Amino acid sequence: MAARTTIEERISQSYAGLSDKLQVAANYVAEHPIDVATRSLRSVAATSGVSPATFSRLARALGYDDYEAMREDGRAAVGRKMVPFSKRAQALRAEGSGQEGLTFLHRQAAACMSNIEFLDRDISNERLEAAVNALHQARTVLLVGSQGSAGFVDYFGYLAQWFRDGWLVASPGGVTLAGALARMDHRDAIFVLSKAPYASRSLRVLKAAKEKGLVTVVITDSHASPVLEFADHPFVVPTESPQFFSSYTATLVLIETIVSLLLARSGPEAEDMIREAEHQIHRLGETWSP
Amino acid sequence: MAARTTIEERISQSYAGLSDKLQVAANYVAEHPIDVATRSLRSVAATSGVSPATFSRLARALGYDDYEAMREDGRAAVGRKMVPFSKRAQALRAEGSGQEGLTFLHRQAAACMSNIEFLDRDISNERLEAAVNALHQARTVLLVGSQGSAGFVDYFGYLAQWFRDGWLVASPGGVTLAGALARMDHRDAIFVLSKAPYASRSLRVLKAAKEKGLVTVVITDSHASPVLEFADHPFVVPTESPQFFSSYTATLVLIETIVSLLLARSGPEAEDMIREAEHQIHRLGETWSP
DNA sequence: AAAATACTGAAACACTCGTTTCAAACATTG
DNA sequence: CAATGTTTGAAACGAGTGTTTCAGTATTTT
Repeated sequence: MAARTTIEERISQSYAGLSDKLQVAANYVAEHPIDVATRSLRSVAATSGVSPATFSRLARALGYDDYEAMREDGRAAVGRKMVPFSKRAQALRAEGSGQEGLTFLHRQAAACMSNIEFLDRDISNERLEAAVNALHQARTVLLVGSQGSAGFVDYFGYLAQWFRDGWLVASPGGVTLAGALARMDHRDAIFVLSKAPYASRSLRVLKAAKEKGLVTVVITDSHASPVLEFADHPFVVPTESPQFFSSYTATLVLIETIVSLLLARSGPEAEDMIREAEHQIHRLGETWSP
Repeated sequence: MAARTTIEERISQSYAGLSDKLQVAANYVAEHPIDVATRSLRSVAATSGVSPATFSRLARALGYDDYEAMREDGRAAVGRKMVPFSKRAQALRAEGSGQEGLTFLHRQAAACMSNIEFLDRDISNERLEAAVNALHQARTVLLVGSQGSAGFVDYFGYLAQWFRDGWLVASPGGVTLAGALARMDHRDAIFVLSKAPYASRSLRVLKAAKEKGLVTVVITDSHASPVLEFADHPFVVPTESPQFFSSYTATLVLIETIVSLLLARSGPEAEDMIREAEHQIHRLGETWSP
């Protein structure tokens, strides 16, 4: 069987080599796949503002024999995409019993979605709000994560840095823990992300912080986790995975949600700040585009 | 907006009053809504074995002005069934901050699951296998990610380090890019994670790597991304989020899947290696065990 | 059983479709 | 700055579209 190629994939492959108008047309195709599968070339051309000829040429530029061949791919994609959620439940059940025909990606995806579903169900509104308030009101927040968790703590810090001062990431290359902790007290908070195998460093820092009266927010992966003992705001996150190493996906969802809640509390000017900053970076980045 | 009437509803209402052939045609329409929305009347007629005239009459019998009017309803139905979350997310983005907390988590969870689903559906197995093979066979692999992507690249490198030699993370605190790149050639590979706003550093490194003949594996967030031009193995990952900053969840699923595929290729001794290493960490006191 | 009525598909129709040609506008090169 | 090659949309073209007519068939009514 020939390899399946979606329109999106083909666009991605040849986008850089396309001319101006062909890129405009490709954008439209990528953003309105239903219209392409469904409407006539001429009406797509009319609503997108590009001439019919260009769309005809686009199909050829993407390696199709025909515009019709491209549309046929679109039809197939629509057919595939129309039965999503019933299939998901099916996949999750299949994973429980036997998992022969499923690909790695499929199994991983199913497991992650299941984790996210449990996360959404098991974490109460009050708990989440309380933790977010604690972080929001803290003068400074120390972010701690070792080994596999380090990258996610970095990401948390990266996001927070856009709209908050006083967040420190305690990474190997970052601030020294002892020094930072020495100047902190009950007005400050500490956020610890710790998963099995639990790094002793994180545990020691958390314990010290707790003894100094900091507010502690903790994400971990098990009810038996040693860090829970020192957590004012504990979150136990599901990490099931078909592989032997655990998945951080649900953790990431929780972190992203916490960030958006913090952002909501920071008011609209925080969003503006970020938009502006991103826009600036974007404009600089565009100068390197071919 | 006017009251919604789906084709299916209209068919069930007037089915009894339809003639033999019209019922056959109606059956086909009910069972193949995508074909109706997507293909021409004549081709639908041909594959269903009913004459074109009958379908024209069916539309009228169901109360439509036109066959085209019926098809328009079909298009709308397909559109509704295909984009369940992105539309909802869009709507939620507009509304102000009322009920926060749980709804935030719920929305984020929903969007992430949707993203993962799209990821699973849109990435073909062949493509994924090809990329994994490239990474597996490479002598060394350079991992590059800036800004928000840095943490995830770290995580990738952290996981790989357990069962592979020669993976370098090009982080600020890691190896210097120029130095690493100088000793690399076509036997090596580079992995770049780059999302909007695309860091110029990643683009420059990727371009240089491509020119030196390295195999390039790229994950990005849009078909218009400038990094795609230099990608031997490109992956465009959905990043929809109810918040204004994009979500890395689907990206993480893809990375974790790649790791597990690499692990599968490394054979069972790789898993043993990890178990042993973990055990060593325990004994060194770097971790705490219950 | 005959007449009236309803149903159906082949064929003809006007129209729209996707493609191709061509000349103008544009960018690139020497 | 001219020469060259690209890119683009308007227009022309034939193929294919949806509709309607019409004659033949089936069904119902008288």
